[in-house]
Amino acid sequence: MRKRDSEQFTSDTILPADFYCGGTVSVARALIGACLVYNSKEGMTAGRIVETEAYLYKTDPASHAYRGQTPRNGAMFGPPGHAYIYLIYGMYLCFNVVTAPVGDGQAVLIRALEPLAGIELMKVRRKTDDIGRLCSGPGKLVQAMGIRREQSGVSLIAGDLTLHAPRAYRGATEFKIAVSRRIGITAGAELPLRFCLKGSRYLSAKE
DNA sequence: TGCCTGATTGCCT
DNA sequence: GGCAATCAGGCAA
Repeated sequence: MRKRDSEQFTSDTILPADFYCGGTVSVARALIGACLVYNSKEGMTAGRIVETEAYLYKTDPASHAYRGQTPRNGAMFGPPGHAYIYLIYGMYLCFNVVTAPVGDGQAVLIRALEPLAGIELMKVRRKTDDIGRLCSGPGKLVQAMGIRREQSGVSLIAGDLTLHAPRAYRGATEFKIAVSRRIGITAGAELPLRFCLKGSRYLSAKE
């Protein structure tokens, strides 16, 4: 193995606020390969982002922001680089990153991770030993990372939940990305707003 | 392997 | 009152 898990991610690899201001679709694409890290009380977990979806505002009927700001989606209108977390189907949480100025309401849904660190803890939280099923879906990765609903609105730049710049993958720093339609929606389903790390075995569905 | 269904809760119409 | 950016398990083939 490498260093201790906790030494692999440092404050100088954290993606800066500027990163989230480059346009939602671009950010969704650029987040492929980035690493989500959470230092929880139970321990540290981390995963490489292998699947994202962009959710826009006025032009996008699938977006929670489409009908304006409400108590539920309030965090989606917060500052870029902050978390937007919501309950779906009464039992699962989905984790998003805000990618537009305050009041705009755009975000990127993180749909799948490749587990990198804290895998034993993920197994316990997910109640499975199958690494391919630890983080291969938006509800699953929230469970595996131990992310809680109260974290909606927190900064991902300073805090115990952070996003880090893409690192080398099998010796390469470039990522081949597959683009497709978003999953689990009906309105706006035809738009090519889903991004996957090509060839990854940790996706929520095939490319 | 793949389709189908139940679980479960807050928020919007 | 209905439904939602989901998931696991059951059953058929």
